[in-house]
Amino acid sequence: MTFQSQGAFQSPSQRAQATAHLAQTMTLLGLNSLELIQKVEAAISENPALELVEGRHCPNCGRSLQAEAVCPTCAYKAKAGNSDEPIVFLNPPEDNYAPRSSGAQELSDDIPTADIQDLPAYVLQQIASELEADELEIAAHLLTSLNEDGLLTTTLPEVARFYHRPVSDIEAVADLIRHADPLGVGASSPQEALLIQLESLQERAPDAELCARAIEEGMGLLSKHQYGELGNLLGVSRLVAKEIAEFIVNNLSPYPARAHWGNVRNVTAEAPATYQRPDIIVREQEENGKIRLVVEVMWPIRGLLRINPLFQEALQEAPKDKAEQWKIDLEQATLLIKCLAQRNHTIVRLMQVLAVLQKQFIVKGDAHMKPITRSSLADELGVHESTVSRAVAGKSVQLPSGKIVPLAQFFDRSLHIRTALKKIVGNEKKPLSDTKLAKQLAEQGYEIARRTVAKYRNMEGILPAHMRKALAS
DNA sequence: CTATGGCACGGATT
DNA sequence: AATCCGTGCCATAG
Repeated sequence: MTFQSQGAFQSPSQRAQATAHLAQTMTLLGLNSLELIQKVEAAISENPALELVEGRHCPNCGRSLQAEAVCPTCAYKAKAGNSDEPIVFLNPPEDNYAPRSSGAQELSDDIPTADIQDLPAYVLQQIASELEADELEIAAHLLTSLNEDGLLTTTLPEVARFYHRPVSDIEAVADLIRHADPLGVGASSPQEALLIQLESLQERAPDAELCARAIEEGMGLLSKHQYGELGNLLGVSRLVAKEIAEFIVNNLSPYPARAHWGNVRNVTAEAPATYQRPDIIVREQEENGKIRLVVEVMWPIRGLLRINPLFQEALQEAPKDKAEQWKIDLEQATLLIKCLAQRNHTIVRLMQVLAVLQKQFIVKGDAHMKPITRSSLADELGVHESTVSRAVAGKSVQLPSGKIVPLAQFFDRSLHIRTALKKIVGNEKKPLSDTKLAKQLAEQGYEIARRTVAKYRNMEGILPAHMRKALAS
């Protein structure tokens, strides 16, 4: 923030603008790409001063790029740099994923689209026998309006109107679909999908009632792993909340299509599905023997967002009654664009440093996680720690392995120990008690209390020693 | 008596 | 200022 240093020189309106800038940058920073898309789309439709045109943003700094010109300030940076340094860039809009329902586009190489297209047929086949001819048509209609996540893109009343039939008829069909495999397809929201899946797992759930409430009321907290808050909301302890959240995350999938067709990888492994699409993608790239990381930060805007020059012209001869409002619009538009640029800049720089620090973790896996704190990263970047907090909050990263994890996990202080713990338990001959586990860990350099071993064990879903014994025999 | 889970405290982190 | 996390102490189960 270059402008705030000479506050004394600013006029009140400039000062007001500066604080507005700050405030908006902060909120934008805290948004993930999905939320940002919504925010920007809303701004475009509400603010006549903004326009979206063909064009690109500089993949490095996010600034507007006219035509095919290369950003003069930072183009060389993207090319140069030694091979140890990761390449970080904003991904070009045309590679970006479509916002929601507009045309199923391939989200990532890991998820085969061919299979997704088969999904409707697969489901229809299961339920066909239970349907009348006219219901079949409805089912087909519903199934073809699924998005790549397996969620419905239309609403039931809409379909009902289309066929001139009562909503309850449509509902009956939808219900069949939702209870077919994969469980929850055709739900109209992630929450609904989760609830349907929960229903069938009731006996296994620690507390079905609480799970349901967590899904209904605490979805946001759930995906952000804010167990404490979730606990408050549900009126239970943090630990119980965590247990609930973990059960949900481990056993249910908010995107039914993907649970089934997509990331089948390690469903049982830690942190399986995050509840968002990745905001950042990290890939590996071979470069004369060395592995170089390529970090792709999602840029939510398709095309170039800029001030509409026509609007600016019109402002000159604006009618008296409109002039004031138009001026405000223009200011806000400029502000938004500036703030967006700053948001990107911050995130790109953040990832640059983070990718270097956690390279081992990214490439080799959980065991090589370094415990980094947000504040240490903050002063490395020269920003306030709350800035880092905001930048990290609510965002998710797709690792080279294809796993999607919350960005916050890069700051997990105990993941490496937990991984070591899992390894010990995995190799143990006889079930070891927590005390013994603590000793083993100490030998590996991880000095933690026996009580803490128990907690980690819990976090990883490892049963206590005596129960493991029962299981072994 | 040993192994664990619950609760709560204090220091660190955000 | 609010929240998270590791730990110690105590109760309970086996």
